[in-house]
Amino acid sequence: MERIAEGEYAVMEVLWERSPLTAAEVAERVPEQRGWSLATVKTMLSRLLAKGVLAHEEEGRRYLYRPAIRREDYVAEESGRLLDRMFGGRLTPFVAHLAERDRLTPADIEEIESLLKALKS
Amino acid sequence: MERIAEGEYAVMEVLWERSPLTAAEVAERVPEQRGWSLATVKTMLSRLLAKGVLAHEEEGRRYLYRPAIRREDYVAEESGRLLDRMFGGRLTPFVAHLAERDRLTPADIEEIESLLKALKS
DNA sequence: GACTCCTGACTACATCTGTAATCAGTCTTG
DNA sequence: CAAGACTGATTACAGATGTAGTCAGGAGTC
Repeated sequence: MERIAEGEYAVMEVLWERSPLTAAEVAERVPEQRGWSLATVKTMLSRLLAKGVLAHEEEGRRYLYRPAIRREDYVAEESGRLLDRMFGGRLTPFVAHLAERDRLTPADIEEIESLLKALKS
Repeated sequence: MERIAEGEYAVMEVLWERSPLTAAEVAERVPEQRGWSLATVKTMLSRLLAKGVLAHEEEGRRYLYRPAIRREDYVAEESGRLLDRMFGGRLTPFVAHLAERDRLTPADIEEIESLLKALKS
């Protein structure tokens, strides 16, 4: 699966949220902070099409875009990549790391414990 | 903190592992698979210096390079970024996700449970 | 039918990245 | 001291990325 750049990812998010959409509709939904022009969004869409991670169907003289890959799968790949790179692929050091950096509240801990308990049964 | 590119990261790893080192020593230690020439490593070192994530001291007519940021901090930033982007900053969905993708073995689960138990006390 | 609007296609351009080669100066070694 | 060996600095160049502008063709409007 082709790599998706940071900015392109924002476009994917829009389409994973809701699709199919026209280019103009995507542009409307891209987060404000990006401050992208319609032209920019169109460029992103073309590149994503070229990468094969978007598909399009013609509707009159324009396209309706939709994701060609599942968010789930993409996210799996990216998180795996990070885990491999920074934690030798092991989750435990990652959790330990987050805990140390105070990114884990007691509520989080409870929640994860329940999740793990469920996984065991 | 400036972003570190994928390839540059490989150089940082070498220096986090052991430092200070000369350019030639870094080149020797960069993983084989990269197949980088000494010239390439030197380019990386310059760029990392420019980004302020490496420091150097002169030793005779050459430099000894050492990290200017802690691995710990960089890793924290990158993992936080991924978590924010893909899981709304929440760890639980991330763990759930990994479990579903079979990246969590029973042994992992045990290990994390112990870790969490330790965190609570 | 002429004019305007919207759309994808194509082009533009600076920056970042991967991957070097070259160059000028300094050390070493005969 | 002359010849090499090494070093950082500078330059090169293609592909990816962020961020658009322009253009040709069809659709709708008067």
